[in-house]
Amino acid sequence: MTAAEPSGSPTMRDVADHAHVSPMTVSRTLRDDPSVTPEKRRRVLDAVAALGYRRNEMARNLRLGSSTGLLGVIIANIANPFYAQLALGIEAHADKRGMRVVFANSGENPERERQLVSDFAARRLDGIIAVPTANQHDHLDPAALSGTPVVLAASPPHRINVDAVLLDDFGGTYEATSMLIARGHHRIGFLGLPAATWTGSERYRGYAAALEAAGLRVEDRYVRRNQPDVAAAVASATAILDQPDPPTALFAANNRNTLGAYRAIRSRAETVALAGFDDLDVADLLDLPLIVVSYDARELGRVAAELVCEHIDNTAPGSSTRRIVIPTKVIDYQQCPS
Amino acid sequence: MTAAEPSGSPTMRDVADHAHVSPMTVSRTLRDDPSVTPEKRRRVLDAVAALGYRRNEMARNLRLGSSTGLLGVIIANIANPFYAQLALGIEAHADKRGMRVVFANSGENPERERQLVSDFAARRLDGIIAVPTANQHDHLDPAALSGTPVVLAASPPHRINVDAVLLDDFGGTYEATSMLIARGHHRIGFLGLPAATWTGSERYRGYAAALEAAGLRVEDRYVRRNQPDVAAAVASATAILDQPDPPTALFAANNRNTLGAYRAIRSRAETVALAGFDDLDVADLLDLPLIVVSYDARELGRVAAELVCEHIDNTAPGSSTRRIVIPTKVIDYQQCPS
DNA sequence: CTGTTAGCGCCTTCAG
DNA sequence: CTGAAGGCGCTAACAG
Repeated sequence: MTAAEPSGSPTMRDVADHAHVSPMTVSRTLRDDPSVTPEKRRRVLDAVAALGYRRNEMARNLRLGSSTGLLGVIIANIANPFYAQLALGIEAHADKRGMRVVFANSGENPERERQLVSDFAARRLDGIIAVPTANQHDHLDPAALSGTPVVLAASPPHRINVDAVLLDDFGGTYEATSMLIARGHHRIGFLGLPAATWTGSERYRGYAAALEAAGLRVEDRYVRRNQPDVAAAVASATAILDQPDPPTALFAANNRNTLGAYRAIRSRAETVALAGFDDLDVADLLDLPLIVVSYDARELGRVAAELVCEHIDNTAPGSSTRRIVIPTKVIDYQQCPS
Repeated sequence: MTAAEPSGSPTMRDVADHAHVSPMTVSRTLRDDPSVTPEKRRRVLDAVAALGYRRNEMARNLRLGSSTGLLGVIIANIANPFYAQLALGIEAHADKRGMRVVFANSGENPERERQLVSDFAARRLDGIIAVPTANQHDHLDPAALSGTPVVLAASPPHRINVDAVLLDDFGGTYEATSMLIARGHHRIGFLGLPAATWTGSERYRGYAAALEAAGLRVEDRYVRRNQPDVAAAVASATAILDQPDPPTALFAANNRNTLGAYRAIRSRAETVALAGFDDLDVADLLDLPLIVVSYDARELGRVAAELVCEHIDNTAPGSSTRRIVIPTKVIDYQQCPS
């Protein structure tokens, strides 16, 4: 018998030696090349089993040119249900193609996002899907990333030439706000997102447009646009409602704000109507009526993965900067009987 | 000037040519080797900038021996808040070390889990953290994975020699069930998980032990142990409560079952007490009192990442099969005033 | 201080 | 049908 196998992973050479063939025959066998004698083929497969050999895909990819079979995803926080669904959709599509997904949290930190993108490019991931945190997208330009394809999710590209999958932020917000107005609310508060973000400005636009369409005016004192977490959303909602002549309804620009607003409203005597962007999976369990702007976050992820894969395959239309919009749907959760 | 740059990523050779030095000087410069003349160093850095060069980390890792800087994580479904928190904890720790995380969903399918593990090993990921779906762990044995370190989360290893991070499934369930008993409930239903899983059997054990300690008997007709989703949990809860002489309280073995039980209870006239494993982030918003077994899923992830990294660094104690238990805490959400 | 040689693990090309 | 040579991009080890 030969000496003890090396402690590291066995290599193709080890298998070849064990099977008394050349490494090439091993390579061919592992690729199901029909031009290998059944006899040798068997010997190789036996050696593979005996040694617990596993082809080094990274080395293989190096030789084959590129393609690590890895898709990079940069999101704010995987624990946010929206991003979790997005991730699910991406993973499902990648999986169909035998690709794996590298997830990284940017924590809404632009500098960190920049580092991650750079890291992904250095690792030669086949493509990148990002939910950009800020409005500066230079670091996401494929031209600056050795040509790594990029697709943006939930935000259109700013001065770079990449595809994007978007939500109907404006339309969804407009519709939900209009519904509040139709129910007789003339003073409607707004818990928004930072104005510097696409999502933040679009949802605000939808809110403002709905008010204006009804002949109402936006009152700045009813608007707060910077609640980074649920606690801050509670505080902002409370502050808005504590004013003289307070709003009779609130629109919350995302799930965190909706939960915060809900908590704030719940602890008060007066009834305040509530609508918000992002569905909640427990929306029907709450004891206040709630209107939500719902959409298929998983589909958003699926489409983003599809687009980036088209670029990876060079199937994508040349210079096009596609923008696909995932529709939103307003759902009215009536108060359940207690 | 030289001819047009190759369309693919520029290589170290390209940079060397551009800067009129050898590839080694480029290599050294990029590694901040002090033994490079400031002059040449500058020339190299200029060329890097001009060409938009980025060192190929995969090729580098190949040459350096191993270490892809990638950590593999296999979980059932990233959209489940428990796994999302776990993922967050892992990602946070990996990130500190400059490592990236490859997430894959097993969908609770053992065959799929096996494929993913094999895929991770073939890609030479530095380590694997898995929440195993079934009780068969042979495919997770590092010995069969070219030595790739493995750490299990939420389930102890079965016949393989790896570290694990666990929850106090038994203790938490015992305590919460005992609390229901102390409140006068003598007939308590149980919505469980498949008995074949560690979590499923331990939580059942905790439930049964609490009943027995109080001189009560487990009634099989109050027990259902296979609800794969919320809808099934609603159905099982309803079935249990629709019997003659029904339970006055339910224990739900995880978040899905708790939500299902909640929905079922809510639609009935009689009051039924509810306790469940896994905290819900909206627990305090519900309009029924709820007891939950809470724990820090993020910490669980952090510790798992820590353990696997110790193996990657060869810092881990030799043959030890460590089992670290994350404590649970029972929280009593009283009914909020409507 | 810098460049040459050699090779990580694998695969394409081209002879046998 | 099989093997030998060469190289993917990078870097230790060794000359100069």
